[in-house]
Amino acid sequence: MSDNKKMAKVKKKTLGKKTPKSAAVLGRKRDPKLDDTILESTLNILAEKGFDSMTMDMVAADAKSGKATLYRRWPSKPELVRDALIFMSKSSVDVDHLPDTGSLKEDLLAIVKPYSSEHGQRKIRVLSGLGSFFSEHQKIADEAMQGVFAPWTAMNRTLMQRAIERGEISTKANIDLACEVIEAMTFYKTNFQRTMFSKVYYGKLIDQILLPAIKKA
Amino acid sequence: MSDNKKMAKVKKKTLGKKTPKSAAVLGRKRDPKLDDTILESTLNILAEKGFDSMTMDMVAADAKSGKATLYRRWPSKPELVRDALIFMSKSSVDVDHLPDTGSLKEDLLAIVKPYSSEHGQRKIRVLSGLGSFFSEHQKIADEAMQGVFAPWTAMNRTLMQRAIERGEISTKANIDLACEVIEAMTFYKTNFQRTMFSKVYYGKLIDQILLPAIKKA
DNA sequence: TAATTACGAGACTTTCAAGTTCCGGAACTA
DNA sequence: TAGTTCCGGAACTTGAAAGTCTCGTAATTA
Repeated sequence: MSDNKKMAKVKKKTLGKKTPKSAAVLGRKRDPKLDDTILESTLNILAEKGFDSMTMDMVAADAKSGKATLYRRWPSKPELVRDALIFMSKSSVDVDHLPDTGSLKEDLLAIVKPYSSEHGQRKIRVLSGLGSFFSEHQKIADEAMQGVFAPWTAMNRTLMQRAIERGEISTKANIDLACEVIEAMTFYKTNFQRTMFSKVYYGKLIDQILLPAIKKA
Repeated sequence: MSDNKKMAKVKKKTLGKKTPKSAAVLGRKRDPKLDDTILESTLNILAEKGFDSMTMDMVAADAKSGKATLYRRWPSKPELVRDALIFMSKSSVDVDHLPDTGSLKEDLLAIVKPYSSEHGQRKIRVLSGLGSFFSEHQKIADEAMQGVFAPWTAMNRTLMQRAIERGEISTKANIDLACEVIEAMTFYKTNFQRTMFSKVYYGKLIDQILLPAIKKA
């Protein structure tokens, strides 16, 4: 009855022990590793089926778990998906390991590496099946995409800033717009054209559009 | 019983009059104007609700028609939506009226004009609610988007080709990639950020990214 | 050992919309 | 006028999935 609603993101917990009598820390504990297992299964099904065709039963089955367990931890399907997406992005961008090759192009490309792995392939498929998630659960989807794109864009911005400082590109370059182009092309390729945002293609974009546009005059 | 399946796109009609006896052209005729009325209603509901939340009942009600009438003319919901999208794009790009101002930027911007009208506003809302249409009915959605973007991109390509011919931009410019950037930014802004792809913003993209990238060396 | 809570499994309830069918009436043709 | 087909309206069938509930069992603590 006093089950948790809205957790996995908020979990305020109201630190004060209300009734330190008995019904506080009794019974079997929740397995914390199960959270990650479920999120992984969510990503598997998402990659395979897309948001609409993914059912909670499938996720539960893949996680060798029960539907009740899912709903004990997340209040609804979109919120589960949101957390799965954020979980996914955490393992593919390492904000502490900024490349620094001295060349903006090399720096930008260096970050994309994870996309070529198997895990990166799944990531593409996951993102391309998210159509109805965006249009039906706009608010929650925004939270999710914030967690997915924001780290990458922040890195790109930093790399460009450095390029300005060492005199590689113009001080008047519109960095924000350039970052937006990268983000847009990724989104467009994966969600609309449903093709890989390959390193080769990304290289062309950098060479033939971005660098000429922001190069030192 | 011998009702039409797959029409509004194919309609082969098998020209030969099978049995010119009697059951050929009998009874009340279909009102051809009803097609357009229904497509208009489809766009209204799409703009208001998005693909998932749009029901065939809503469309029928808006068109002051019956659901049976809809299914007499289209075999399914996605196919109705596809034709509505193609219908929409027909009225906003006039391939026979290519601008020719002598400036690539002015030419590119001139085409966008329709987007600022009321009709253009609805167009934005329609496109931004199409998420699940893309991920759930990929094939039909591709046909639709072909009809929506292709004419515009073809125009852009022509305008850029002319700019090359009159020496405004480099002969080595990657025109296809530049067109793809425009398309991607439109898709990204409307489908992901859900903001207007305004003329002001488009102007910035042209001035600060596209033109510098493809300008004559 | 007894009380309590999480667990997997699955039945169950509820909601909702696509697509079908039927009706009375209108429009068309011979 | 008779036969036919389209029309709007509405009832109906069907299917699917979100979310709830129940149950027998396992883990945890006192």
